[in-house]
Amino acid sequence: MRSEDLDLLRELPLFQGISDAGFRELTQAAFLQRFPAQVTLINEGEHADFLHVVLEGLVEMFARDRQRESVLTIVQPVSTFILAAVITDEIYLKSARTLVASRILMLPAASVRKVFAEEPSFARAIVAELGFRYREVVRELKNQKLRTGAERLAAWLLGQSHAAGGARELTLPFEKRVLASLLGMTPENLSRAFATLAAYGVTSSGKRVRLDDPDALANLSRPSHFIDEWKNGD
Amino acid sequence: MRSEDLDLLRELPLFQGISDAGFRELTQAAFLQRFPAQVTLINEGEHADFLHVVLEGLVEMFARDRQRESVLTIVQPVSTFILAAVITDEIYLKSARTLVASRILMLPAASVRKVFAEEPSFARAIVAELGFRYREVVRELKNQKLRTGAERLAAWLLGQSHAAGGARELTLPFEKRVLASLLGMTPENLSRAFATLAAYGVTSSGKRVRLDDPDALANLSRPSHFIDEWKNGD
DNA sequence: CTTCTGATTTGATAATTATCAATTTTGAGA
DNA sequence: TCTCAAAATTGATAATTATCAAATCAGAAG
Repeated sequence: MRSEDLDLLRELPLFQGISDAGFRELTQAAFLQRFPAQVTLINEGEHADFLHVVLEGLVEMFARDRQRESVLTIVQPVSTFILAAVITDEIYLKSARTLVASRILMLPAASVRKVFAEEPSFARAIVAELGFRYREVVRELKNQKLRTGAERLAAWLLGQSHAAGGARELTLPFEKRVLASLLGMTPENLSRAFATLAAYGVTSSGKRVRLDDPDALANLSRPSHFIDEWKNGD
Repeated sequence: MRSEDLDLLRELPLFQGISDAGFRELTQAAFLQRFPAQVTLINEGEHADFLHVVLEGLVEMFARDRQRESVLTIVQPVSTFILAAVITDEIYLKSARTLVASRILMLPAASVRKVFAEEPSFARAIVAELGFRYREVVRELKNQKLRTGAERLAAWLLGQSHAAGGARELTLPFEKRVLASLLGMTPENLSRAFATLAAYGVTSSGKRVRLDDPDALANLSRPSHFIDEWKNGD
């Protein structure tokens, strides 16, 4: 494992407060793997044996129930995923699959729980992380229950634009069918939602999307501090 | 504050590991209030100043976006709510309102954060609680994204039945319009969902519901360990 | 550059869910 | 027990979303 990767890890808020000994404990039995796109890393229902960290690439977390499948979140570098399952020593509630070629660091769950039990600062960092993640899911649940498909798309586009420093031209980081599932709709529906948003200045060709009238979009979806995380700090 | 109430609190997993001093710190500035039904305790967007504990009664957590409103969870005694907002020192993402007359204990957020910073065992208990809650919301998000309305109702009824020791006769603990919103549908729709479930042995009159054919119901909604918390431990 | 598979779009239709309106029912309080 | 406002149901219709099928498009492999 390269020391730059360790540095990346060390810089995450989650790992900043740990002692060097604790950090070594966590990382000594860790291993790094490269995966091509479309590789399943985790199957929901399996016992949580590793805390995963995306160092590079893109991972989708999804769930299935009978025929249906839905993308729940997209994990970008550098961040961990399935911390809650690891720390509660439970099964995974989501499956994970690489969207593009990715470098994934895997920390043994037992080590994570050991350091968690021994180092109060790690426990506190985990609280901060879990608290934040909890709130993320609550926001997403509200997004799903309170907005229509087109509104969710509008809000998502505005969020992407915000993340890109207010850019009016975006490039979708993944396929539209993934976005559709993330937003809780079918690909056909997403296509029509884009058509609907044309009236609000949204034009798209392939993965390139232009937002010519962000105000109109905002008026449609009313981004809210209470739903859209990116609205904070404005 | 009655000492029995303190005992109730002390018995919650969240507070069990704390030192007596820490527990005193938490509870000295706490206060207990009785509220009639339909009183708003929290408005989303407000800063989280108290950790609330339902000692008696029933509280609904809900959120609004423009015209729409949706019930996100129902909090039963004895449990805390909005721990995540308190611990991250943030605004509430949900509003809270009593469904019936309730006794609510309010612990100052500052005390909670102080004891959290000082007592590793409390930090660890909070991790356990947040981890569990996080997983609850993930389950709910999956419930929403992967199931139809009628399926959600079926799964909910089976969950209630399970909680009542497998009883085939249930009494709804709150109004149907609340249940409708919790399940992510309109009251009209819930009414029709009940009609749909008649074919699966569900009969209801008022708040009384009978499940004559739980197997058929289960076949419809396929309760899953990965969505329905109550399926665990079977 | 071409080929070809899979993604996306479009069209037609069905299923699901929401809305609006009108009854009917229920349950709390007089 | 009676009254009455709110809750629940029912009916009619609209909006939203899903499904199926076909056509088009795009991007990776050769």
